[in-house]
Amino acid sequence: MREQKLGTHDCIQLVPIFKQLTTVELQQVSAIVHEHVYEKGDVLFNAGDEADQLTIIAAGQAKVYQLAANGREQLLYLLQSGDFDGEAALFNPVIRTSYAEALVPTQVCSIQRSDFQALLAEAPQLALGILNEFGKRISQLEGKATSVTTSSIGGRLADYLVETAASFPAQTMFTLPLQKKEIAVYLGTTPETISRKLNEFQTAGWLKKGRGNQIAILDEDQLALQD
Amino acid sequence: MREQKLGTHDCIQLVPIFKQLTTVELQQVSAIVHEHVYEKGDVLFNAGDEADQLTIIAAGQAKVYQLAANGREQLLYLLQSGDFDGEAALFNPVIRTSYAEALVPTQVCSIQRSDFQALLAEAPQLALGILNEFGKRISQLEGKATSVTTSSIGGRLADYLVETAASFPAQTMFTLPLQKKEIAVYLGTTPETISRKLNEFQTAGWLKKGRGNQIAILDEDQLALQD
DNA sequence: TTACACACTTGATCCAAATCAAGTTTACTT
DNA sequence: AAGTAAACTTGATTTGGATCAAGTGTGTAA
Repeated sequence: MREQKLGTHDCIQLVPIFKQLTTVELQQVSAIVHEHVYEKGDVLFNAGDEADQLTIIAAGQAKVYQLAANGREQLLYLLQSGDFDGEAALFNPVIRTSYAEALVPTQVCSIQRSDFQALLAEAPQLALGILNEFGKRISQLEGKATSVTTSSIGGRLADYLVETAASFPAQTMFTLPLQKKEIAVYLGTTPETISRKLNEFQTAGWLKKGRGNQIAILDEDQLALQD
Repeated sequence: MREQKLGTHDCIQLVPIFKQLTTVELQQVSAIVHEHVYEKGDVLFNAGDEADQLTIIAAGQAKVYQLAANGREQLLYLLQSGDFDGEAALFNPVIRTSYAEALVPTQVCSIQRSDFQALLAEAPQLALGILNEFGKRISQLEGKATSVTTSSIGGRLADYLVETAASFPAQTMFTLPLQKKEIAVYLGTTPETISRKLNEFQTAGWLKKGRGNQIAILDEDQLALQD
């Protein structure tokens, strides 16, 4: 379950780049992890900051926004337990172009670049697993860039719903983790359009809306087919 | 200059992930490079293939397309001398979701995964430079995903023009390296729209169109401001 | 140089989604 | 439980760009 609190070890193992560590390596990494708790609304990091650490969400939720040149902002990720951000910072200093804010009280584990580099010098085989994971992330982002220019809003919303629903039992009602306004920003559209599309999907019998921000996916296959 | 033919050493050094190699390391990498020449229209690799090598363009040009679920295709990159693709394949087997085609006779250098892995085992410090480069690529892609959902077509075209013009002297006429149709696909729009937007920009006095596919940027700052 | 195919342009129309403008619900505060 | 502010929905209108349909260039090959 994504809601529960994670220990340092669990925390590290959830980060894909650390998934394949041996017990010994895991110990080594644990030794350089710091923990910190943020309150709701706290800023984990700001655009313009120099990033010098990897941040792992141990418990809670945080939103990561990217600022576009024209001042508009784009929700990049919704981070939950086990998600992480800033892994690029472990390898070289980068200036952040995004900022993150805690949605609820949130506990994070973090690893400083300097500590990590020292560790890497001692245990170079660590790097291989990380390289693997980076490769995957790149493919994923290429896919996203493609879908944004080739799919309609309806299609992207359908994808988002199916993806989000994946962490809940099939066919059951669940609460969307984001408000309509935020889903809208994430998908590059408006709350009104989200509202209308959800109605269309409900009329088509593909999902059912409940009170609050709850929905149940009834026909995942049809949704996924949405172009 | 991007048009000239590159030797094996030059070729490798142009790949960002190999930029910081020492002379000795460079020798090591050179030893595992293969060369190959493709004719215009030849396919360098196909969607569905299992990628098992890094491909570097030594001379020529190739287009890389991504196929979307609905059958539409999206031009991902235009590769020129020194550009490369498939670096993820060096770390683990991936099934390609894109395909690449030579635009003109094109010479490539390639490195097989197995060879590279063997080398990495011998010289683990190689991995650090690569990790760096991956981090940069990820930021770049995140930026692209953002711009696509937050900017208008006009803005994206303006960005594309400014970026493309950067490799030519300021204010001079140059030939666009892609046809309108291809620029259109790349930006997720249509040739008609590209045509109209270029006219708008010309009327605004920001650029000047010449015969063929030539243009000259007159006011880069205004173009860059386009939302 | 003429012919032909292809790229490009221009105009007319159409459509998905944004925007604008009220309502209505929901959830939070006291 | 009432009051309030925010989130959401619904409707009317507008609009950026796609699509469709002719044209007009442009480069190439005989």
